[in-house]
Amino acid sequence: MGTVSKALSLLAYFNHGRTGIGLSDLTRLSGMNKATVYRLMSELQETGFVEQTGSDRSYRLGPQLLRLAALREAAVPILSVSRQVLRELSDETGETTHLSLLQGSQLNSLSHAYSPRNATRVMMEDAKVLTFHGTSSGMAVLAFAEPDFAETILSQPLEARTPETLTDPERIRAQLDGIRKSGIAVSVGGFEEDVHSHAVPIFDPDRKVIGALAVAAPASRMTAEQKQLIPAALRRAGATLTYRIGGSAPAGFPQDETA
Amino acid sequence: MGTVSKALSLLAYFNHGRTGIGLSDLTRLSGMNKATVYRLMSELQETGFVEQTGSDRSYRLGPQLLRLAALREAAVPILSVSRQVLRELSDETGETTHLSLLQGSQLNSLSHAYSPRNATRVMMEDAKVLTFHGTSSGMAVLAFAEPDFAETILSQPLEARTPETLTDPERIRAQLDGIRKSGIAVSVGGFEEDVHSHAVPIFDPDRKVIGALAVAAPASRMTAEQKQLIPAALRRAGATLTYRIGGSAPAGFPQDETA
DNA sequence: AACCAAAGGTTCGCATAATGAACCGTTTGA
DNA sequence: TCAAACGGTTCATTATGCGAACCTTTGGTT
Repeated sequence: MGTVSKALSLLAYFNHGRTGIGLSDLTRLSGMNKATVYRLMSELQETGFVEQTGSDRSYRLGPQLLRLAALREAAVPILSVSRQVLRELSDETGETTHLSLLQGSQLNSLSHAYSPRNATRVMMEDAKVLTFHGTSSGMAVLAFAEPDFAETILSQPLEARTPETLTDPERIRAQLDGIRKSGIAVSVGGFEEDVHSHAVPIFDPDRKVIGALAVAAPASRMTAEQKQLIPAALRRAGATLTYRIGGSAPAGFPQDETA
Repeated sequence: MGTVSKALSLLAYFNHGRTGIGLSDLTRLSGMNKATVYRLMSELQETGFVEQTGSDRSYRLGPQLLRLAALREAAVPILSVSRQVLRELSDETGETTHLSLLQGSQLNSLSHAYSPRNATRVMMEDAKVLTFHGTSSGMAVLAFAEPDFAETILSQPLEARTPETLTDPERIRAQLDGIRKSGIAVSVGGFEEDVHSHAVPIFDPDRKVIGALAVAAPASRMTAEQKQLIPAALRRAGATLTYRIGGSAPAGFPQDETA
């Protein structure tokens, strides 16, 4: 691993639960030498990718990221485009909707919308890591990713987040086959208990899957009517989003024209 | 300059006008060796900071930035907090408002809001670089930054973007004194012609200036009434924003209680 | 107030990892 | 049809990053 990768890998230790990390903690987390971590962080600081807080001297992610993310959005406006799609889909279904994108071999939630219709909602946080197994978004992505990629993911140990999480690779493969046929993934309580969610894959101009659009509802609200309405609305919204970002579904992606 | 800084400095060549850059262009722009640029970009690509488009093989900013920016926002929610403040300020003034943040020694526009009240508006783009001289935001920041910082900026050649741009360091220093007294900066056509803008500084918990909040209006709409209303509303909004992000104005910052 | 432990930060000889001139194979367009 | 420009690769040279050990500061305990 080159020096640059090493430095950037340090940024991966930041998350919602740990927004500030001191030098020693970062040394322990990364397993690198303290002097190395110090030098790398100093360089990241010079370039504004991290900053040190005035109070203690712990590091946190820096403002330069905001600028670069805004430029990324200007070049590839997935998030800005998705916001409208998410809002409309939330309005239509009365439930929480979210978009997750594939980044390397990791799936991250990146944008979401709530519906004001119901007092109880599934809550979402942006920049959270989603597992592939056990989330409808993850399954939707896996089903349409390169077969090698799916196999790599399934060959790793699969943790059960809830008693409902499916962890047997063989049964997951069977589900993926079903998703490839239907074009939509369903998960009941596989990531958070009592959450029933649907997801469809999103494709880029090269017809590669880049993420998933999902609707998450409290299981108690999934009436027969909602079980009809949500998948139909979600398919339409997914097709719209893929289209708006200039993408296209791969040959063989099920076109559900019954909706 | 270390390898990490070198790699990250390559990202600085991306901007609104140039969202995709090929290997050879990047080599020319950076003045580095082609093999070096190639290796650095390969590492940035591995970590998702850039990606290569399928069509030509040019690089563009990568999706990892979205994730990290979202985490930065989770830690320091300046943008999300500002959005509400910007919207309210736009509603109140009927004009375009924007927030810019200091990143290193560069001031960048990062968030904005329009008012639907008028058909003609000052248009804004996020992630644009603002000059310090000639923009009200830049002057507001300079006036309350460390004196060394202001002097460093003023000692560099100051480009005149319009005939109205003030480029004489001595006259700029005089203006800065005035801004320190009044707590608000005004610029008429210094960055874009026919744009009249006001700006106030925003402070962090260490009472350091981190950026500026601004209202930009077509010069033709700046009636005597607006010249009263806008500064008053802007001062209130600036104080609110500084407060909401946990910041405080430094001792001696003019508290305009006449509003 | 004396002590200790753990924090952030620094030093310096050594060896690894970055460098760049020159070199491929492809693509493009004159 | 051919040359120029592209992305990508090689390999000897050496600059650069590395880590054990060492400071200095900080905050809590006795």
